Amino acid sequence: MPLPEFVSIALPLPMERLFTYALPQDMEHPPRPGVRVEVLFGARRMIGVVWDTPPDVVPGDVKAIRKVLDRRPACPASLMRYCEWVARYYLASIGDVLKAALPGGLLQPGTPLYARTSSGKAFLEGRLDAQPQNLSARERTFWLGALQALGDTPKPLKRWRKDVRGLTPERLAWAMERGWVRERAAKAIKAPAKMRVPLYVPQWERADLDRLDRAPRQRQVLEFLLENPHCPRERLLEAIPKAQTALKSLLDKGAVRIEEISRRRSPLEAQLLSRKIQAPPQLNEEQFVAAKSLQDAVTKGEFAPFLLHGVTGSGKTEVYLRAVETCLEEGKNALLLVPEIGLAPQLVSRVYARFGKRLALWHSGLDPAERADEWRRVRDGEARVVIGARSAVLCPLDHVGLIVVDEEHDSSYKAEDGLTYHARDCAVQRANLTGAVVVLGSATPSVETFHHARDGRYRRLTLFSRATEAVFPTIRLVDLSIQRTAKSTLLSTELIQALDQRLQRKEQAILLLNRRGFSPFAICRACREVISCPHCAIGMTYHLQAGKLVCHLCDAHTDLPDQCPSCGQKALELVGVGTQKLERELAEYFPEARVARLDRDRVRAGKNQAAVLRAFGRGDYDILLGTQMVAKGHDFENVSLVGIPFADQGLNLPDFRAMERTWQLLVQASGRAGRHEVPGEVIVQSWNPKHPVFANLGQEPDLAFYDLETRIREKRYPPFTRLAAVLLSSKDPNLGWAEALRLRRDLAAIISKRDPCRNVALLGPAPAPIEKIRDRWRFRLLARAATPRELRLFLKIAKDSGALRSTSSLVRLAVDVDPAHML
DNA sequence: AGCACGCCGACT
DNA sequence: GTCGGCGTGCTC
Repeated sequence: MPLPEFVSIALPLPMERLFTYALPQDMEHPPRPGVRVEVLFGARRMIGVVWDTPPDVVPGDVKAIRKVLDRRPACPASLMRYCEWVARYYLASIGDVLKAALPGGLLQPGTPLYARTSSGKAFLEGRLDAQPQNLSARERTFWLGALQALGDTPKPLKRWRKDVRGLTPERLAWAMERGWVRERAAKAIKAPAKMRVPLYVPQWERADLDRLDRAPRQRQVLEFLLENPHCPRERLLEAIPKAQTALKSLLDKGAVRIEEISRRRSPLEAQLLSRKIQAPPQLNEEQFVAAKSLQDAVTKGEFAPFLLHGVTGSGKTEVYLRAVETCLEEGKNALLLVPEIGLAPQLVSRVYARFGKRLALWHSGLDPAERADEWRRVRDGEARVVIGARSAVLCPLDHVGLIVVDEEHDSSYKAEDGLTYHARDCAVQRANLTGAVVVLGSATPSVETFHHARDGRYRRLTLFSRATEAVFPTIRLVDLSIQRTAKSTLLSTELIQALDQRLQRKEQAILLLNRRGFSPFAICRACREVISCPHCAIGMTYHLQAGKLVCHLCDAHTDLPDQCPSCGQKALELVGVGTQKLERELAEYFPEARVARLDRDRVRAGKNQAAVLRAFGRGDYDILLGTQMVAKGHDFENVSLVGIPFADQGLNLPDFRAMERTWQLLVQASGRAGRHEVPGEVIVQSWNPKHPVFANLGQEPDLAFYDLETRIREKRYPPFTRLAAVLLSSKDPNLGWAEALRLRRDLAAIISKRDPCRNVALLGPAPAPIEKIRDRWRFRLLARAATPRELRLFLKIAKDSGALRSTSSLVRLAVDVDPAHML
């Protein structure tokens, strides 16, 4: 078979089409499909992926591939098909999908540097032998300036262009040919970080502990190491205060040895080697049945979607892991998606304990080198199990037999930046394409997933009792509107008493307040104006440590003015409660309590959330207070109280999923209480306790909730209809609105003309609920269809007609298929 | 998306 | 006069 002369290449551009490039004939290894290549695209160098659909027509003007970058495909054939599906479904280009799938850097060519050569310098200095014969005066002047500007240090083209106008590709090519300018090799991709991590390994036995009876701290350290061998330094110092000297003595005695691992070898090892490896827990009856169903399906090796509906504390993880084991035994690989890996260290370490080096970790927290390394291990088949956040659904794992989506209801599965995809939905489709089993697990399944399980599209497996002996916590609803006697505005008498009780009993409590900062509003008592962000249509939140008003959308901050900016009166008042205010209130009521706060501000300030959670788990704190971060999936033995001071929060957002999200948060938070021997109690404070969202709190599973949602959503909202949202934004509100009207007109025309689109409804355009973000005014138009098929057809026709492209470069237009947020 | 071109208005 | 905003068109 003759080698192809031309190939199609997918480039990381928001354009649907592939581009044709020629293969140089002398090429030693002609690039196979899926391999990355470097090409010139217009004036720029780009990295693209050879696609396996050959060009049907070869255009006249074809460039040659400059360099083949891989020997093994960066995008295996099965992943190609899947990328195509993702691109089609979300109206994106293959390039957009590749950008989301490949670790950053793999699609970015290093920027080459341009340097002046000696002959360039000779020309500049006016040496006669360096003067070209037929150079126009104009060109001469240009190059004198350009070479002067380039200077002696090599520069990237962009920097050079800044100083020199009119540096066209032609001129550059001419000068390179002439030998005045040389292109220096691009800076190589950053070498992987090769941090050495010291691990401490106990050399003595438990019996030797007696030899340390006069050194309690050393004894404590050694004891800890016996429990947690291979412990990284940070972990040890964190667990035992002032351990340094004790550790040094132990090292001198030879009781402990240092072992070093390279950080690069696996990001997991440094974090997790110290974890105690526990024997897999026994399955109870329900877990056994669920695991068996999954294992049978995995063995069968066909596409099969499951909902694993397991109440909080029911032991879903163990069921997943059994299925993963079976999958590996079948010779296939498994993909485990978790909402945010930073929030699931317990899960990660458990999986690591089980699968060791066969596991790869995939999430945004890895540094670029680690990322690239893990990516390579997955692509090369070294890793058999991948645990990762949403983008892992696009990882190059081959022979996937099982995909698990843990906490499938979690909204972090929906990507909003760049390619807007939903990893849970993509997981189902990936399983479908590869003939794999997919398990969507949650204590609070999304209304969508539950609906699919109910109508038989997904098989439903249930775990309705807790895995341990633990009983479900009791729930107390406190009506804030009749709480007149309370001294505190945030904490009801009930909650104060309950907290007091836990402190006395040396038990722990979690308080959930899903709002960071001190006060969400700075309001003027005189004119009732709220201080808003100058760039966004939203009030600014007062933050204590900075002493500033901060915009939670764009991070703009200003000092708190002492007069109202609109009426000038000195009547500003801070209203509403954030985590910082709650923290202060707690300090006032319980000065002796050790309180840990966990929210995004804390995490940003360098606090490692995993470390905070570990410390709380160890008992270093009495109360953990924070935003939704504290509600997700943690398992703390000693927590017997969960308090939600403001449960109505978020309930009235203009979003049809507001109630669903609130409910999920309440149930998940409640599920943190009383998971082991100590029975749990949950105190939910509300201004509107009659709201149906609270009706069945404390009953797990709360199936009535889904009936309620069904009644509300039927015929209007997903999952009973399908939506696509078009978001338009512009610095000029009039321009944005005009474009929105244009869009409505064009889409309406399609609906009336094209028969298969007749039942699609358009809603809007309307200003988005948050009208302005970062100085851009936002407008939204919704398209609603009865079925996914109808919606896709409509979107395809609309896309092909060009209606979904903005007609003005000043208006950005983005389509969000199956939008998760309505704001 | 970028990037070049080409067109207009307002400033050293 | 020319700088820079922005519309338009193109990229194998």
